[in-house]
Amino acid sequence: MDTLETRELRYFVAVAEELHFGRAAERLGMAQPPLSRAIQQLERRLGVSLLERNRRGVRLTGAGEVLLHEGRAALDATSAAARRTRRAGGTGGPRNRLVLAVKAAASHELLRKLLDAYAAEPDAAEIEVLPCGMCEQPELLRDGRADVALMHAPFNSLAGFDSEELTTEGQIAVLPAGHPLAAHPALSLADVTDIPDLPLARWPNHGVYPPGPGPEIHNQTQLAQLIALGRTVAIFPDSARSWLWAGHTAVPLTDAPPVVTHIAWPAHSRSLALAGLVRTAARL
Amino acid sequence: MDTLETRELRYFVAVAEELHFGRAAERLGMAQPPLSRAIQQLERRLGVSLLERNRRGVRLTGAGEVLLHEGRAALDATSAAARRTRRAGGTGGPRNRLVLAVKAAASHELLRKLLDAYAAEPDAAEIEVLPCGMCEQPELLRDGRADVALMHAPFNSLAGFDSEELTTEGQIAVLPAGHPLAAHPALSLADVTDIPDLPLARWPNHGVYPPGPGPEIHNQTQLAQLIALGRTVAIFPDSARSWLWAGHTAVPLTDAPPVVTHIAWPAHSRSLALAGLVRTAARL
DNA sequence: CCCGGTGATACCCGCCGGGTATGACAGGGC
DNA sequence: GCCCTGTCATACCCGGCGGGTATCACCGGG
Repeated sequence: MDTLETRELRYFVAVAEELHFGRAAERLGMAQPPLSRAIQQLERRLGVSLLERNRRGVRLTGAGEVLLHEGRAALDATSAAARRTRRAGGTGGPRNRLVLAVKAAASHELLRKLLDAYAAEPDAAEIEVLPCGMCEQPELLRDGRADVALMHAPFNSLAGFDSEELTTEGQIAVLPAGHPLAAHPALSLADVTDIPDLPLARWPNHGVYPPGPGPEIHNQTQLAQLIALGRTVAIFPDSARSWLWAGHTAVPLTDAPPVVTHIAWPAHSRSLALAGLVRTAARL
Repeated sequence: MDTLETRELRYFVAVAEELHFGRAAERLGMAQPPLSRAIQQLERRLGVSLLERNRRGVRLTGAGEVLLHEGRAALDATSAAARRTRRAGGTGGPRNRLVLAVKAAASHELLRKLLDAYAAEPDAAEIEVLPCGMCEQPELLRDGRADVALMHAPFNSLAGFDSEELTTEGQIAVLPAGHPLAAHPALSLADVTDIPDLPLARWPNHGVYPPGPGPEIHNQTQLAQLIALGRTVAIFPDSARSWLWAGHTAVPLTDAPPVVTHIAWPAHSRSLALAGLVRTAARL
């Protein structure tokens, strides 16, 4: 009587995200009436009203908001259990593949050193590198698609993970080579935000773009192109110098917060292979 | 085809903990055959062998160990979703009860200050204080029985939680008043471990007692009694002075690690009430 | 006033989760 | 060697419930 089934959570999360029973049912590959009934049963069993059915659509109650957040976390944990179990059972041995999530746009120098050093360890596990977007490592770790990640504070929040600090670096402004500001030996943050003819590029934050005049960036190549064309400016960690184009100029930023690269993993992990990788990383 | 039901997780965790289908079935309140079948189906769906059925009992495979850990986490997250949703729906408002887990044996000074200060806040939520054992705050936070906890590093691990540091204090040895060592102005850790006639009391650690000659402690009153009787000695944070008996003497320990009290909460929490409590605590 | 679109209700069906009875198999005691 | 015991697996049956289709109740808009 008190245990939520994952099916119920999946249903509720779908409805809470769509705020529409019909679309949610379609997304779930089922008809609308059983979905309505399932949500009603869920509300009755919890003894709580989750949705406000107004004419014209549906709204979440306070309890509904809570269940949406907590339910997503629970579903992630369940997927993680399935995925990690499958991975562990793959080839028998206790030493198994480890999935490492890294930003596709990040410098590969540190990564190469880490992989090389770890591969030299006596009984190293196989490392699968999973390239991902700018801010999705936390969700990859939570739902089990990855076991460990390289994260960059303060861009990624380390909340909920164990982590070990690896390197710290400053940040640079990447400007079109011909721009007047590119001649300066150093700049401040204030110098590069609000340049009238050079709006700061906007990265998607969990799929949604912050407001502003700058172009919306979808991938690093597109950004590099736009900078080279003199259309925008971007801020990156020092290590981004490794992929600059001929038409780019990097200028150090004096007052930008330092970027700290961490290796991070789910706090409850108990894997030997992971421990070995972390130990290796900490020695770099 | 790829989604684990919580029922399956409950079943597997029961079997993995009991390592015996019959006992697990009894614990689950069901018959043994359907349980066997459910586990077989689970293994088939995951494509992974979870248990080694030898004649005379059952053993976990590597994948089984993984599923036991990850499955427990997923079940905790699911229970947490149910409990927190129920709590949020209780009395309607978005401001709701907040459950604060504190060690029953901890000093109440800090707690009182915190509760008083928070109650004075403009729109404070109702705080329910949940007294718990020495090391169960993490599991209370994980399975949703509590929303926030006072934890004591280095005794509690803060892994997986967000936290804010509150106070730091030294540690004292609590000795029988008449004991020769009680006359010293200060002692070192080495002085109070291995006293021939006064073995150090042993606290249960997640239900299991560390080996040693000292008495096994079940609650604080019992411990106080044993110290007053001259049978044992214990180490506590400074604030424990507030509950000492007449027959006790507290002696500062010069080289014991400092005890840091934190307020900690699940990293993904988004509750306004919680934010207010943390802000209040940080100002103390 | 009717129509379109919403979620809820009514009713039916087939699957699957659970129970009971029994089997297969290996140790241990006599 | 025998049987007895304790283990997990198999065979079979049944009832509940999860899901589908058809339809209703409701309301806002042209």
